[in-house]
Amino acid sequence: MKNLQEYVQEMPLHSLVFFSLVEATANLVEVSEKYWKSRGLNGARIRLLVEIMKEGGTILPSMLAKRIGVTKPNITLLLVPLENDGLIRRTSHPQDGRKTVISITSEGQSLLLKNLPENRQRIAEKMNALEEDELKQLLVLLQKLQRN
Amino acid sequence: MKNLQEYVQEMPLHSLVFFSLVEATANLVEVSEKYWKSRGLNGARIRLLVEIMKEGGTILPSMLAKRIGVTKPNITLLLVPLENDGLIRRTSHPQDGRKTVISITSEGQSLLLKNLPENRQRIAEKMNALEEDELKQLLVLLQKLQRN
DNA sequence: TCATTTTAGTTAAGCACTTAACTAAATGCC
DNA sequence: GGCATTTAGTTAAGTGCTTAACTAAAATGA
Repeated sequence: MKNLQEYVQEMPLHSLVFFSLVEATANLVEVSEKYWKSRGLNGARIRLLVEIMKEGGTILPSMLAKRIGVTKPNITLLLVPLENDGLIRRTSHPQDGRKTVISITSEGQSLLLKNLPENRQRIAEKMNALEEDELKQLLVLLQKLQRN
Repeated sequence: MKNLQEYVQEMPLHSLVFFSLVEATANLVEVSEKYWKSRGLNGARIRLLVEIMKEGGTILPSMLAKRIGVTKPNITLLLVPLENDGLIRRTSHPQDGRKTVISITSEGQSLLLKNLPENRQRIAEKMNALEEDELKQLLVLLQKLQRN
């Protein structure tokens, strides 16, 4: 290594890819979060609703934690305001007293119906520098990157 | 739209790319953050040191905020422990009394020299599912995505 | 020239997450 | 059958960021 300043300025390919990933992702996430925020909503809570919906409308908190990739305490904290807003419902599990069954309400469902398409549209617009075949290439490369 | 459950399950290409980006980036960031944490360090503080070094060893906090992409108050909060650990030094600007000149100390520089190469190595290893030409393709696509 | 606006940085309050510690219920095992 | 262990969820404390409000210094402009 010649000197530290040159070392930090001349990044190797892996690092360039790393920082590009971080930056591109941050920009897209910002678009999405701003959309939800502008509607008094919150990306993390929406992901919970989507995940409940994917499961068919009911799910356990611990499963949500795995799917979303956050900790169990955080799931509790996310569910509280969702329940207060009437978007989900908690019922205790009939067989297993430790479990709580989370179900999405019809209000939760209509919130998704009303907002998800536009949110997807905003994200898609932010990606419009890439053609469809480039998006497909990118997806393949990202999925290959994940195999590790 | 047929029904909400199918809608959330069948994601369009843009959304697939979006979520792949988020996931892949999160995994790589986790590797990097764990590395710093295992050494009692912190990715955000390291980024500050690197950015000071890129500038040649001295920089203003407001410039740091722009480069790193965080708010000014956060820069203050990041600089405090760096100064307490003797990794940076604050001096008031000789001409402009509002400004504070941040300079990296020799301790700060040796910390980077000692740890940056291994950190880069860990990140590179996490990417080893991709060949060099694939990394180059990915970089090109990410840079094109950013043009927006 | 001196009052107003802008700029630089810090302090305060709040939000979204984490880890650690806890409660309660179910399971396992002799 | 009853004690120890595991599992599910919540509560508490702490971290790292944000926005809003503040202080002080410099620049602007009638």
